[in-house]
Amino acid sequence: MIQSILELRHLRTLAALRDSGSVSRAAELLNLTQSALSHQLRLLEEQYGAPLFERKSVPIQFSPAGLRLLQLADGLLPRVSEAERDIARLAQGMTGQLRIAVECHTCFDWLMPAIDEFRRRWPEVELDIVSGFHADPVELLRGRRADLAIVSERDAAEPVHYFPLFRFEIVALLAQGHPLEARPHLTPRDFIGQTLITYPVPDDMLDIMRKVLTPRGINPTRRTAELTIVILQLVASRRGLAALPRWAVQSYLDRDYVVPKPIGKSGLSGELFAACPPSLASQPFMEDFVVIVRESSFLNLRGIELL
Amino acid sequence: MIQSILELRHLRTLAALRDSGSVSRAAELLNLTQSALSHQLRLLEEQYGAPLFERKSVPIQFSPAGLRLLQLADGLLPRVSEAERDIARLAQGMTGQLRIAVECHTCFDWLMPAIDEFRRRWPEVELDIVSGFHADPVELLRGRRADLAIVSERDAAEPVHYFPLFRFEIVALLAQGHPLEARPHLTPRDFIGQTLITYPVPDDMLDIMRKVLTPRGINPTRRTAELTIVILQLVASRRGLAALPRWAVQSYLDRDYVVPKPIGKSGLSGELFAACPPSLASQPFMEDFVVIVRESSFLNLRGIELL
DNA sequence: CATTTCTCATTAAATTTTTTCATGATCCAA
DNA sequence: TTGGATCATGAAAAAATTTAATGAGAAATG
Repeated sequence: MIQSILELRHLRTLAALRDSGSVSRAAELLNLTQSALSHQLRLLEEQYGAPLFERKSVPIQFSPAGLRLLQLADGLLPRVSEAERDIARLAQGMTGQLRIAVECHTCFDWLMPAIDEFRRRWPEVELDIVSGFHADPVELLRGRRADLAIVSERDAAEPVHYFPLFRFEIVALLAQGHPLEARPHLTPRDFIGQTLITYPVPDDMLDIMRKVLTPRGINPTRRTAELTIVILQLVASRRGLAALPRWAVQSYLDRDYVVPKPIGKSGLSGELFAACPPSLASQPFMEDFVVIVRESSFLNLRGIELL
Repeated sequence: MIQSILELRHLRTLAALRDSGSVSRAAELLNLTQSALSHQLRLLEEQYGAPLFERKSVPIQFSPAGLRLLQLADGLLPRVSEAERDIARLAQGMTGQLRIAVECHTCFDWLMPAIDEFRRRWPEVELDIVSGFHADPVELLRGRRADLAIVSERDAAEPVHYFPLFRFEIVALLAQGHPLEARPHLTPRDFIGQTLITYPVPDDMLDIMRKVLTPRGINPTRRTAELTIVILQLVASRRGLAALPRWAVQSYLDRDYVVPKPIGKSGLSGELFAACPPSLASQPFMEDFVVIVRESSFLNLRGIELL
């Protein structure tokens, strides 16, 4: 007798498949390997004796059977998370606070949608953004003035729990027709004699300085601007170079407003982590926040890689 | 990071737990061991950090968290089966027919509720009951005049697929104050010189004759009646003994209308199977029919044991 | 047009999860 | 208190899921 092998796992896979458009990306979203999903999907298709989707198209196309399961997933999964949140509340009086400290200027791009979703899911949790930018957000955690900090480096010495978020490429940005435009990528030396346009923050909060230029003793002329759009405007007007996350400027690149160049032969990558005091790390709403951030970033930002 | 371990399996367990009232019975309903469920439930309770139900009460009492999950199960499981039936229809033009042949008089007691549920789930399947009682229902299968037969014995020689349904006790029924009433159980010899009241069918369709009396050359005087209630009326009026499934007469026993006695030291048990042509055995609606019969019987008939 | 890259499938192996088996504890009723 | 029923638990077995490694095919790139 054939038992129903369908589990929520499969529905989660189908939903991720649709949201991400391909098996490999869905695997990344689910923290599994592509192979695992491939097996999972094959088993499902065997069980139902019907294909669930068309692999040879981007994004993949679902078959009628696949669509029906997807419809099921959409009906079920939100109710599952809702129930689990209810139970978390039942088990432990779930009315905490979440004060978020942000060190990185551009982070608000992806943080805001995540925060909106979080508010929807955890209405009882008091949510705040610790205003201003902080040189050492982890200090705020230790002093219990924030509950979660978005940081770009782990410090193993700190008594803090780090949730990995994602990795992304930092690209150098040049004006159209800039002398360096022909290069396949920029080397650290290419920055000598250039003006570097950055946010007004200390050097060690800028990956380009901390990881690339400072170690080699290179210290270009600096100019700062608060807003990404202003930095780009300055680059386009040939006032200098900038180095920013690719996802932060993707829409400008699409319009050829400025020209991106990899930094170093294999590119420069930045990482982001959510840091929180160990005592809060296993709070359901804290874990859920991280999940939301990862999901919404993965779906909204092009070219990032989940950690 | 704690991933949600909740799967449909767990919800099915919770629902079975409520429907059956105890962990062991739920295990039987799900074709698992009591131990498996015990582990499963412990893991769930660990995950949520809250008990799901109160074990030391019959039937078990659900905790708020348990109730919340149960509510989820009730919302989800019907939609899952519905979706799976839709997919079965999509995959294979799912408009078959199901003609049921029944050899056993009392079977209609449990068959009717199951058939009602089946009609609800598979409206396209044409459902019929092959009228009258048939000495050899498997013959009807072979001649393609029926698609499914309820039988009480497997015949390995037949080219037929048997789905086991359940096992039950056949008890002898005596009038109040009958000379044999004091006995803890009846032996085959006790039937010598008695009148045996049965349905009007051949001996080898009566378990009491086929398994107990005929092998020992005992052949009591016979009297027949079509209806269970008539048989019981005759027993109560001291016209003889009967031997019937306990579940078929439970309500009369509850009212002390007649007195039940085990047949033989360890009781006489009967079994029921659903037989169908091998070609139909893996049709989704056929499998589902068997599932429905097993579930509804288990929940409605007291003292049966699923096979 | 060759080459590289990306994506998915497939096999075998590793790992994890689930289930069973065997047994013990507890409770209830006779 | 004994027997019967129910549930818990630890260890072993079985099953499932997942990963690793690799190959095949399509699409993109030069």
